[in-house]
Formats: sequence, C-alpha cells, structure tokens
Amino acid sequence: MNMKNANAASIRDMKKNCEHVSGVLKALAHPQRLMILCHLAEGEKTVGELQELCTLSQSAVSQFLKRMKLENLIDSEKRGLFVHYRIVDPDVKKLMNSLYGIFCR
Amino acid sequence: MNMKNANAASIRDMKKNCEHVSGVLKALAHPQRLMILCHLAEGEKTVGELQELCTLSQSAVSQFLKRMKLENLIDSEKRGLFVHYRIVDPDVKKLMNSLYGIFCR
DNA sequence: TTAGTATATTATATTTTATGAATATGAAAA
DNA sequence: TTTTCATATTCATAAAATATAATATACTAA
Repeated sequence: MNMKNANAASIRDMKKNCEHVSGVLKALAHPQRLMILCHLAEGEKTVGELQELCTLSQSAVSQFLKRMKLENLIDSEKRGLFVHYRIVDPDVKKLMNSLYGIFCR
Repeated sequence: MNMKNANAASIRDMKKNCEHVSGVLKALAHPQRLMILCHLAEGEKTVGELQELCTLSQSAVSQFLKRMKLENLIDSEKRGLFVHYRIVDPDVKKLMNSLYGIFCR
C-alpha cells in the first residue's frame, strides 16, 4: 500500500470535512440561532412560538430560520396559517445532543 | 415548588449557555481553524508544523492561533525557538471527538 | 555582534454578517 | 371583499471577520 497516496487522500478528506463541518458550525455559532435550535431540539415549533421563547422580533426569527434552512439544518411545513419548523439533519440532532452533554451540566 | 421561577431560571441558564457555546463554536467555525484544531487534537504541534500541515502562511497560522487562544480553546508554550500549541479546554477536546464521530465516517 | 530562524504584530482592503425598520405576501375570518 | 393575522422579504447601515503584505520581536548559532 502506498502511504503517500493514502495520506494525500486523507488530507483531502480532512479538508472537505472541515469545509462542510465549519459551515454547519457557522450556522450554529450565533447566540440566538443556537437558542432557536435548542428549542427546536425539543420538538417542532412555529415561528411565533420561537419568537416568544427567544424574545426576538418576528423579522429576526424569520431571518435566522431562513439562514439555517439554507444550510439544510432545518425545514418547515405550512399548516393553515402557521409555519412549523423542525430540525431535519440527523447530524445536527446528534450535535445538539453532544453540545448539551458537554456544555449544559 | 414555584414553576414560574424554575422556568425563568432555566431560560436564563439557557441564554448564558448559548452565549458561551456560540462563542466557542464561532472560534471553530472556520475551515482552517477547524483544520488546525483537528491536527492539535492528535497532539501538540508547533506553528511551523501547523503551517505545513495546513498549507497556510505563517502569518495566517499565527493569527488563527491567537484567535483561538483568546477564546481559551488552546494554549502555548515556548521551548527554545519553537512555540508549541495544544488544546487545553477539556470541553473542546470532547467537542472535537463528537465532531469526528458525527461527521467523519 | 551579526546573521538566521521561528513566531508575532500591525495595517489595511475586502467581504461577510448583523440589526432593525418598513413593507409585502398569503391564508383565514368576518 | 375587506380585514386580520402569521410569516417572509427587502433595504439601509453598522459591525465583524478575513486575507495579505509588510514589519517587528526574540531566541540561537556562528
């Protein structure tokens, strides 16, 4: 087995992984987006519920949600007048659990 | 027991936690800082070693390290001509392990 | 003391992100 | 069909992050 190539490959992987993971982290790396995710980690919420829970303006919540939706961390479903948001990316669920385990006790 | 106060307290905790954790995440949320941390997760490294491993300029490595040192993720020790960096925050070590477990396989 | 090597700092141009106000959309109720 | 309610979008501006080049420090060896 050619070690040189093996290393080159794993460095490439590492770079790729770091690019992806840092993108995810960037989406979480804001006090209020993280707060929103903490609430979503406990289950689906509407925009209005998040607005109350996080004491944020409607516009702010909407923009934060959009940002995280773009990064595919969450998705939404409109039912009647309300839009329900939830975490979709299973990796993000795992990450939120890890964060809780590490930093919240 | 007063539920209202209990909730108020836990919301306060949540806010505090989110502020701290998002600070940590922000420090990781850059492809090359994350790359540096991945290498440090495997053990102490000098600035020059990181520069080679990550193909970055000396100045860039130095600045990234400074940034993460300010956030107390890492620290450094000068021995002779070389400065050795390592991860100090045990939470960051755990987090790097989680990230690896979630995103790198 | 001079030269060389490893690292740190500074300056700055550029890009990205945050914030808040105003306005728009679109579904439902009256 | 007008009004109301939940949510989304746009826009202006401020603030922060990033990249890069140039220069400085500080230790070592000759």
